Order: sequence, then C-alpha cells, then structure tokens
Amino acid sequence: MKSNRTEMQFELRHSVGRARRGKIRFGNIEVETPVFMPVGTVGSVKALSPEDVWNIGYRLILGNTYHLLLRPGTEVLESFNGLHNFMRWPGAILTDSGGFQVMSLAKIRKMTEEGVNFANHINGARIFLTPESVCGIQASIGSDIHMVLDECTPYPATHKEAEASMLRSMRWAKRARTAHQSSPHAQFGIVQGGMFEDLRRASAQALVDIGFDGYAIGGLSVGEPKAEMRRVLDATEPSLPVNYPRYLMGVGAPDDLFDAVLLGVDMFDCVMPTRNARNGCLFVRTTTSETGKLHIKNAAHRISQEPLDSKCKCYTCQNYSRAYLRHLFVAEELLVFRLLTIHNLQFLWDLMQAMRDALDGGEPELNLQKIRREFIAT
RNA sequence: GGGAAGAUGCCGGAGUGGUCAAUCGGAGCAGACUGUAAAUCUGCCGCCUUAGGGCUACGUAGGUUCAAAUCCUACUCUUCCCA
Repeated sequence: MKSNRTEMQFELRHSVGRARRGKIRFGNIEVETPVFMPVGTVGSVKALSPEDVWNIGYRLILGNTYHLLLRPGTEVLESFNGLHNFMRWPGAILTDSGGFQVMSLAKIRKMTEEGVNFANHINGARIFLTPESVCGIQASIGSDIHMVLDECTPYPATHKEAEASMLRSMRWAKRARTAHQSSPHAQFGIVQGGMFEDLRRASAQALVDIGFDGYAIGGLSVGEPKAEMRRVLDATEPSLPVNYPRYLMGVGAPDDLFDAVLLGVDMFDCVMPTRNARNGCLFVRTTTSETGKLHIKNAAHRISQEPLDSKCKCYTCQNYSRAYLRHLFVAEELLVFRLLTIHNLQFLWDLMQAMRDALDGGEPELNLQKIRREFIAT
C-alpha cells in the first residue's frame, strides 16, 4: 500500500480570544483553518464532481469507513491505491470511523467490548468493526486523517450511561492508537462524555494522555438544544492541547460554525449543506432572507429572475434564476441537485473564509460582528 | 334503435343506510433536516371559525327513512357492446 500523501502538519498562526487561525498541510495540499469539510460518505460529495468541490475552494473532504467498507470494499480501494485515486480527488481526505453509525444505525448493531457488530444496512450481512480493524480499513482507503472508532453517545443519556460509553470509547482509542503506530497518516481521538462537563474533561485528558495528532469533539449536534452544545463545547475546549487541531464533528449550521470558531474549534464537517440542498433548502445571507434560508419550492419563486442570493458568487447564483431552479426542482430534474449543492457549499465556504479574513485583519471583533449580521439569522 | 356499465373533493380512485367533510395516491401549499440507511421525512389540503364547532357537499330533480355518497323514481351526461 502506497499513498501519495505525506504526514499532516498543523501550524497554529495566531489566536483572537479563543478563536484560532491556522493551517494544515498534507504535502503540497494546504488547508486554511478554521475550515469546513464537505461530507462525501461513500466517495462522493453527493451530486458534485470532485472538480466542483475543488473549484469552490475545498481541499479536505470526508469519507466514511463503515460505508466504504461495504461499498466498494477494501479490495477495490487497494487496487486503486486508495480512495484519492479511485474517486480522482486531488485534495486530502478525512475518514470517519463508523462511530456515528454506532448511533445512527443503533437498531441493526450490537456493541461488545471487542467492537461493534453490524447487520449491515444494505444486505444484512454481518460486519464486525473493532478499533483495530477500522485502522486497517482506513489504511486501505488511504485517507489522510483517520478517526478512531468511538461510540457516538446518543442524546439524552444519563451521567452513568454517558460515562460508561465514554470510558469504552477511551479504551478503544488506546487500542486504535496502538494499532495505528506504523501508519504515516494522522489519527485523531474523539472526546465523548454526553452533556456532562466532568466527563468531557476526563475524556479529553484520557486522549491527551494517549497522544493523538488532533482532537475531535464528538457526540454533539445529536439532538440537544444549541445552548447545551455550546455549554459543553465551552467546557471542553480548555482541556484540549493548544498546538493540535480541534475538530467539532457533525456541526455545520451557520450559527453553530460561527459560535464554535469563537470557542476555539479549527475543523468542522456536516451533511447539512449537501442534504439540505437536495431537499430544496438553501443557505442565504440575511440580506436575502431574515431566516437565513430559502425554500426553492416555495411558490413565491415561481417567476423570480433573482439568483438565490444576490451577494453570492457561486456558479449557480452567477447563472441561474430562482424560477429556473424551482422549475428544475419541481420537475425533479437531476441538474438541480448539483446547482443547489454548489450554492450551499459556496455559502459555507464564504462564511468560513470571511471568518478567516476577520481573524487575520485589524479589528477582528468588529468584522466578526459584521459577518454575524450578514450570515447568521437571529 | 337495443343492451350494459358508470357519474365522488383540483385529478385519479375507495366507500354501497348511521362511527363520512368522506380511506388512499397524485397535484398544490408550508415546514424539518447538524461525524448521510435521507433526491428523505412531517403537517395542511370544501367554506367559515373565538378551533369548540358551524355551514354547504358525493351528476340534476324528487322520494323512502329517525338517518342517504350509499335505497327508489325520473332526467341529463359519459363509456362500452349489438344493430
């Protein structure tokens, strides 16, 4: 197994309050942080070509170990020397471990101390994921950042449940770190602990004791109120080492991204921009809609010659009217998925770029306030 | 000219005496979606409403009945078969 990637390097440039400005390098691929990563679960950012994703500016996307193991499987991926070559993606890839599927597919899996047994969602055949086997699968995928297998603790959970779940995830993290030893790729641990600050601190400390290349915060944005998420994030962040990237998993609502950057998070991923696009829900600036979103199906857009968002520079907004996009959506023309997905990913790119610029420039607080007014609905 | 079947809400189509403002689709309208079992899911969908109810409704007009979309009579129209 060879890979054309090299080790990940993280450089923290400076901070503004708790917010951080940095850069992650994978060989000649550079990723400015804070960064949002589009999700391409099975080797495709749904509806887009890799070129579409690249042209917006993205250089780091997600894949999923559980899903890629099922299809196309490691044999195919290895024969292509990994997912990058297979899908023709020139950027970097982070793979989630299957820990989220422990929660989202809870009905078809069983947990043991050894690992997770899935009756997989495609044909019911059993697949057994362990902290060690997930490392091997990720090696076959050849991703640049490997997430450890964890249990994404569901919400709500009692302190006792969250603690037992977190402690097991920490035991698994240690096993995964051992199994990963000879890998050239980066590996991130994942903080768990439900909504309990003491458990979150203990989890972070356990991971730091093991020592990872980056630290993720998992088990948030799983149905809890936003205030809960922020409280937990606020309490967890100080326990994370300064010189390593922090990754808040599964977060991508514009207001959550904004708040989490200010709380010191460097990396994010979320299906929201891509899934919402396919469901006809677009992110727009508050100058376009006070709610920050636009439902393309709405009758109000039937003859509108406006773009989705008059301040958006994306391919879709530069070329197509709301009326045409609505027509495509109503007529179930497949083109609409690409056009709407491009827009939503551009919106989050613009939001993150604006925040990076604000952190770099003078008067960051003032500029961040401007960004909040423009991108975040109240 | 003779015979048969049928006419239900925007459309398709259930219902064949009361629990029917009427199953279910579609269309229409609105909403949700946060490490993707999601091109998915939810709600509304005759009119009025202080949301408890009120009103008008199942081709048209009569009739039977405590009660009719459902039974009877006539008419109008549609489709099919025979001439």
